[in-house]
Amino acid sequence: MSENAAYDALVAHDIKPSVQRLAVMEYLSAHHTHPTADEIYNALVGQIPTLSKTTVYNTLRLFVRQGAATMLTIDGHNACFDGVTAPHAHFLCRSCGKVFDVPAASLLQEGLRLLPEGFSTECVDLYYRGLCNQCANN
Amino acid sequence: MSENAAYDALVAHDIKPSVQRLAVMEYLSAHHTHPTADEIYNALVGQIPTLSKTTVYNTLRLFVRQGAATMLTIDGHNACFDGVTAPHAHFLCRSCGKVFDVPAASLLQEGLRLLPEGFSTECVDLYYRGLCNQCANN
DNA sequence: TGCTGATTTGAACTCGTTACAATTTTATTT
DNA sequence: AAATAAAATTGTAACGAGTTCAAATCAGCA
Repeated sequence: MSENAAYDALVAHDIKPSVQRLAVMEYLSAHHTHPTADEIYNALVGQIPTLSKTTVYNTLRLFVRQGAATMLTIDGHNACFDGVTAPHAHFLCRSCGKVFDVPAASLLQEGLRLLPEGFSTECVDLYYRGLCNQCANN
Repeated sequence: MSENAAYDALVAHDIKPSVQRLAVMEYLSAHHTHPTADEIYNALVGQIPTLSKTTVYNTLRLFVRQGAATMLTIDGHNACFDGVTAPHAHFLCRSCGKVFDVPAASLLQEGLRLLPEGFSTECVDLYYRGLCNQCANN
């Protein structure tokens, strides 16, 4: 058993590890802030000076395709990414812009029964938008 | 009582009617296909030759701000719009690209109870992605 | 060491969307 | 009805997230 959770996550999803891919996965594992590709790039370019923004985009696309990460379109302007692939919902605060996790596994499970006959669902996203508890009090 | 549902929808949401705004609202009322701004422009420029794409974008933004329409970020690449403001979910087929309505009013209502204390929600979006019944059978 | 394929890189590019100033239309006042 | 003010529309230019692509680099292996 490896001591590196990020390494394990890559291998578990049939992704050949590399310095860049490990760095991106480690960032997603350590920061549950739903970062954008740009935020990830800016966070990692310090430790990997040759890092290219294209690599970050390619890596994230690969992660999503392999099921190692999730892409959120809650923002509408920037895609952001989540390393937690267990089902849960998200809340976007329109004031501070932060994305929060919301436990909703059972609700998402229920929702699958509402689909018309013959529709096969591959992913479900539940997005809330409004004001978070910090921004609501000011 | 007016005979024009689009006109009524605008007035009901404090939107001053104009030729362009009426045309956009009429299109949304007549076509529940969740069109993009570009699709709406292309559909209307025939009957309003001077129509500007900027006007379509401005109009849709106004509609959303006033609650007369909803913007969907289900695609991640193109925003699309829905003239039906009653709560329901959406299904995006990754093969044909169509967006389908899914009845989920009660589920969305339930979901509001899952939010942490102090969070105030202004809108909830439930997005399914997968294969529609047409595309699944081929 | 040399070869082959996968990965990374950066520059150029695409395209949805917005900013902005000018023009046109609509409403209001005299 | 003419003049004035306010609002809406238009087109161009610009922005920026994300992608394409060819060249360079790296990893695995004979």
